[in-house]
Amino acid sequence: MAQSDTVDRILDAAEELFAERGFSETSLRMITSKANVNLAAVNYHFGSKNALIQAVFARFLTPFCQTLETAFDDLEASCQEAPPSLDRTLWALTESAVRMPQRNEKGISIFMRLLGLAYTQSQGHLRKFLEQEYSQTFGRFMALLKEATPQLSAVDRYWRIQFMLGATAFTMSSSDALREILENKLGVETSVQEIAARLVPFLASGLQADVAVPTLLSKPSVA
Amino acid sequence: MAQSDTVDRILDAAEELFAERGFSETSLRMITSKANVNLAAVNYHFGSKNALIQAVFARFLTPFCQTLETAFDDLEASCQEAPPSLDRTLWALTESAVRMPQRNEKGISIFMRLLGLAYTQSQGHLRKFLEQEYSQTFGRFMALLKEATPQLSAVDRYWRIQFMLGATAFTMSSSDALREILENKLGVETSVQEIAARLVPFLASGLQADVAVPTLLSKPSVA
DNA sequence: CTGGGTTTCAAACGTATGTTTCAAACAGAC
DNA sequence: GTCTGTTTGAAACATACGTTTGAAACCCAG
Repeated sequence: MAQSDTVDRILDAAEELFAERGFSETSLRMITSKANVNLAAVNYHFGSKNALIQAVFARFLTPFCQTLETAFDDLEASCQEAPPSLDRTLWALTESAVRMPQRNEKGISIFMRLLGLAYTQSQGHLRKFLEQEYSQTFGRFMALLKEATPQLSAVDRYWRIQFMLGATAFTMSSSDALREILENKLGVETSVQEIAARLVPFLASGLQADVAVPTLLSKPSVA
Repeated sequence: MAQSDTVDRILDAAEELFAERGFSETSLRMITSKANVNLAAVNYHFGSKNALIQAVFARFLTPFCQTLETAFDDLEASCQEAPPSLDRTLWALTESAVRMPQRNEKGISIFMRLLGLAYTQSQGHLRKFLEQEYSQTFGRFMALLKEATPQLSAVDRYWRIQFMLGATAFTMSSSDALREILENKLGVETSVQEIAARLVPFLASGLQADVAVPTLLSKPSVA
């Protein structure tokens, strides 16, 4: 009980605080006092704050990537020869995220927000860690997107994938706040699954939009 | 020369460092040594680090919002009665950003990255400051979007605007890193203007996508 | 029991941060 | 030139951080 309990409590507290406040803005003392463990426990069990950050990501990203690989296997098996459609590829991703076993009701929200932070905050060690641990699954997803959008140039596809990641990470990372605003303003309640259901057609449509005309900086003509 | 020189040098250095590293990761000592001014000058001229952050934003956001208001005036004047189209509304925004007088070649890039950081990093004081200073212009933009997409329900529009904000803020906040990755991978260089030119059709297409079918959580049928 | 490896704990360490202090340098008006 | 308010400068302040230490507490095989 002893060891695993302390380690998990640290990971739980760190995960939530990182998602709320970012990495640099979260001190080890905040984490350990929220987790009700001694300050030295982090360095004892993880070695350093950076190693703790990586451990937080590994705990949810490793099972997620396994789920995702399975979903991609099913996807490719279900449509022999022909490449999977864009819609079905995106759905495989969102379903894998939504269906992940959650530690609490905030699970999916924290999950998304952490992914967004990994991109946004320029933590060199984190980027290196994620790249060497999970680049395979990410590359597979990119390859599926490539097959599903053969009409796009590599550069167009690259940027549009970044736009998709941005819309997803940003929305999901603050989905609690956004849901609350919407309920206050329009009296409508929305589940994370419904947000995902609204997000997918938005992303698919954006990814497949006609590419812009080459006059990149001129206003569209008035008429 | 004395006062204004010191103030501007601090603002220049702070702007660049904030854009590169974020707010918490940039110390006053980094700023003052880059600006070649005494450490105490920041607190003397601005009062605090938070006030400096707000001053950095005010310096570029105030003229930008004036430019934007003018662009919206022109837009509404050029199409009497009928509401401006979505494309033209989005272009008015991006053009105002791109056409801003730049202090150097990195100007627009820094501008975008700072806006992204304002969203991403949870600086309570900044959000409050931006809201009470610039909410009017922002609200006008939202109203234009509403008129340009009458076919959307209020709820659909609400979420899709969040998706647009997310894609924009996220991409812009890490645009330098993304550009670098793309150059290493495909050997292509991209200007911020080109990113914006790619982003607009993506956003417009996503915002106008058909709304999803009500079977929100079921996989699309295989056939 | 007892002994040895593991885990916890309070305390301290060294460093970096934002901020303050107060004397010196400077500016322009008289 | 002298005085007054403003700006700079070097130094120190208090605080918070990540990390380390060494002794106590704990656990469990022998």
